[in-house]
Amino acid sequence: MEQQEEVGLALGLSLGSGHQKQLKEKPSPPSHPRALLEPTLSLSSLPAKDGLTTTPMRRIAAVKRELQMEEDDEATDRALIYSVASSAVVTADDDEGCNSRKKLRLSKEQSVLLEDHFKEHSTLNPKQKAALARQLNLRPRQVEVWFQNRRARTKLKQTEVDCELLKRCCETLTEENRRLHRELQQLRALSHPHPAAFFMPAAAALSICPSCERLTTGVSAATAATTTGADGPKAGGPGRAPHLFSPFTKSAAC
DNA sequence: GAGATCGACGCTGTTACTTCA
DNA sequence: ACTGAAGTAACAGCGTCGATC
Repeated sequence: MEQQEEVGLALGLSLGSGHQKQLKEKPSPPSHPRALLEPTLSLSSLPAKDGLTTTPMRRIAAVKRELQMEEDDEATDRALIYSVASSAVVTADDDEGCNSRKKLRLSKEQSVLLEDHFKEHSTLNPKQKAALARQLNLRPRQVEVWFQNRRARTKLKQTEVDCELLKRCCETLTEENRRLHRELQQLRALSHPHPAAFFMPAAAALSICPSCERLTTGVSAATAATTTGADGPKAGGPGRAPHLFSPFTKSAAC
């Protein structure tokens, strides 16, 4: 049940994820006083996460964005102090120069609240994000990341469900295919007495019964015809029209 | 009006860290 | 105590969209 809700969310997300959000909320213009800080941002001062090379522009953008969001959140200090909720493990880069990424573990309460919000909306506008961050005593960026990861997990789960469904569908079809092959072989065996039938193209000799939608051959049709007094085998050789199943008459198999 | 640029945002894939069996 | 797997926070890179020039 809960999973079904997630499925719905996931579908809604994949269809509706977008940028309507941007229409509602526009961030403050770059002329914001915070922009004055920009020249002071030296690349070397920006943390190169994971010890990997990071595009300088990206890093600048990330920091700018962070600062901007903190401004929205009226919690500018935290952006630089880099500390988080009292209930969570502090992730601060207190040990300067250490490239290792430290990770907090969200508290149960934080996770529950985030989940609750996610159930309502799988995406957040900047205001919601800021409010939620304030409420959880987290940085807006953390809330953003949590939602991003949560969406990814939802999608992954949905993919797994879909995959399982397709697998079962495939198994069913394979089984049906086997059954049809067996049926075909049986029918071919029945028509074997006529050597010419061996050379008869299957497509011409076989037909689908419209009533039961089963594969059938001229043999059964002929049998039916014989029993009903219609044209018998003598009316035509094997593989010829009188032997073929008539789609408008019920086969003997039915 | 068309095209270029920019900023914001979401998605995907990856990494690093934590927890647990 | 050690280890591998699973879970997940954090991040990089990319694509897209709307706004602006």
